[in-house]
Amino acid sequence: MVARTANVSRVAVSRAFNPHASIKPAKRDMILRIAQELNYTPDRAARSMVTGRSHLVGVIVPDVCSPWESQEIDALTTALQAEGFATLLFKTRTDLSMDETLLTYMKGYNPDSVIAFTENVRPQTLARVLERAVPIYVAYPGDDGNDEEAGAPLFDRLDVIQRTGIEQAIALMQGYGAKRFAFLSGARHSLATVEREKMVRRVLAERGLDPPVVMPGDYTYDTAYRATLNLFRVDEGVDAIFAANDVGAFGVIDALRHELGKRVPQDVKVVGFDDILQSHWKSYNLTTVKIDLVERVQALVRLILARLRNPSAPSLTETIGTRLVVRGTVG
Amino acid sequence: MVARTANVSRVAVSRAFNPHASIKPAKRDMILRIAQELNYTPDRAARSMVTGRSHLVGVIVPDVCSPWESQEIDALTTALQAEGFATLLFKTRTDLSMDETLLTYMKGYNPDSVIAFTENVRPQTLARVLERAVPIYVAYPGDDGNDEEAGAPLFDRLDVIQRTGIEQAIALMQGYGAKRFAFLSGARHSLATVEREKMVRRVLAERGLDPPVVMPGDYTYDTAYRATLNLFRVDEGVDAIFAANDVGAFGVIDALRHELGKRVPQDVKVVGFDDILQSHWKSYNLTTVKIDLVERVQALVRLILARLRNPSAPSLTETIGTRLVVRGTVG
DNA sequence: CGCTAGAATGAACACGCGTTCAATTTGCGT
DNA sequence: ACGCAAATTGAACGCGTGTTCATTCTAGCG
Repeated sequence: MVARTANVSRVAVSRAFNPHASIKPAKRDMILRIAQELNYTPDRAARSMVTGRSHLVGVIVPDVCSPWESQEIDALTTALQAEGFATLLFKTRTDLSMDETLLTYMKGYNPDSVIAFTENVRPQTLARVLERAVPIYVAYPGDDGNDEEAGAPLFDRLDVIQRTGIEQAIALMQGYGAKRFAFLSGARHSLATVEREKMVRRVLAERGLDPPVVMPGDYTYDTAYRATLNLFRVDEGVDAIFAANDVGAFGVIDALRHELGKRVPQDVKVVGFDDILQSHWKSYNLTTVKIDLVERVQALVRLILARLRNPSAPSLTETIGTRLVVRGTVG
Repeated sequence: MVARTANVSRVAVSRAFNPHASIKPAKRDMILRIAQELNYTPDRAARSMVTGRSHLVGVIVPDVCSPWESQEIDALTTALQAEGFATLLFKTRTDLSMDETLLTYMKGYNPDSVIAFTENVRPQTLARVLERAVPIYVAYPGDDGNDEEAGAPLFDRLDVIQRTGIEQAIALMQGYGAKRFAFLSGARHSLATVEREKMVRRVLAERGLDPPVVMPGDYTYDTAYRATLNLFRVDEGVDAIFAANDVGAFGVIDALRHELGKRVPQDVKVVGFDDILQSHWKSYNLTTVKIDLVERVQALVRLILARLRNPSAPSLTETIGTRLVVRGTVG
């Protein structure tokens, strides 16, 4: 290390960079100044070997392009950076098969925590492969996380209460005269879409409406577009479509307007889910169920930090809500 | 290390995981099998200390939410992952002030290379702060990189030939009768927008057309929307708008259609830049100058790998082109 | 001035790995 | 069976840190 050649001992440099260490203030200042002149920074790799903390958070995503995910990554990176962590980004294979290969690969980097935004990896797998890292589970009430077998370990959870926003959306559409509902689903095994469909079904029943026609989707625009064409080829009576995400809602709207000749609030009402930045663009102006991204990400980071601070604490649960943002695609 | 307790010596394990090391095949297989059973993976931090390679590539981005950038990150992460590198993601401050603080912070992680997608950091700064990492410079012909001072070091460059696509776009618009052009700029000091404006100006002149009215933008939808309203409040005669990026073009189109009552191909023609995934959405169906993302990212990765393989090789330059993708916003 | 508690210091160690180098084993030709 | 080169093996070392632990310095009080 160069700082020592310029001045004094070696562990002094270590202490100068660690706030809790005891060192004479004048000495610390001197060392830090010289370190800056020499463009010296403590090596995090070496540091992580002895502290057991890499200050790395692994983030697994199937598709960074998707607006919702990219916005989540953006918020997450900002929040983590503010806490002194760096984001280690990994992509799953496009077929969403979240095999253990990637986890094993990631393990080598020793991330302190891992957030998997792909919803088809069980937290147990995460915990087994990356034993040192802190796994977080993004869940939805009613979903038991598939781990209710006796004695299964519990994980920190982030619960998303979807009911509120869905109720508001259906009430609004019904208020404007909607009678026959369709639901555009998301990726097949996605926890979020399963829960959303279940909830939509329940709320419709409670209000005396028929169960929804289910349109198979995968969160993408193109699939949503085609699913809408298919739907109206068979069934002309649907007058309200609830999409599992905003991008899907865009596909629905464009198919209705530009290919089926339907007017969107008047002939068919459309509601999305997420409230991405694009949803307020005038061409769509989408009414949608909002999940507050900043709130969600802050809760995630809070969970991670708490667990890192006290690895043996009892498992925690954070909860965030949803609410309807009213724009122009309902009435 | 656990693999040794199960069987034999220790450096054998190291060799088992390093393809080039000489070890009896049977022994290697046995060790790898046992390692897998014990869920063992070589520690990259420890490995990087001795090899000097962290297999980390730092990526600096001002805004992950932007479709173009998120798509670039997506492609880059995929390409890097295939080569055994992981993406270390950092966000600059929103004011785009790319201070050295972030670089110093990043230095601690010892990335093997750094790609700064913010266009207001000079490669010299990158090289000075992160001495070990390989800096890459994304440039545009005609731009000299501000480093032509005598004896300045040269960096690996990725040149983007913008002229071809711009010529095609302007020719097409002129062919459909466009006479008065406007140019929606991107972020103020962005190298890309400066070069695009210069080129648009030149091509217009060559074709005997007036210089463009410049609309101040910052790559965002909202600013583009307002800039369009401002433009037509002052000047009703513009019949063709060239936007510095696709998202800006969306803002222009929506302002024209939904607030100014203009029809888009007929009254005003619009062309964008980038060809992001959203550009084929039916509501916009944007004619745009495409930069092939996969091609661009592969060139970047090629530069990084070449430089890493031979740090003292003469500086390299890769070149990629642009071309017009014709859709529905011109004629 | 003398004593003591607390703060500041430095030497030694461990973290998990790749690498060098000398020692040992294997393989092949006679 | 013998010899020699090539392939394989293992002990020791260093990468750059944070952390004991024993030692020295400082300051405060009587």
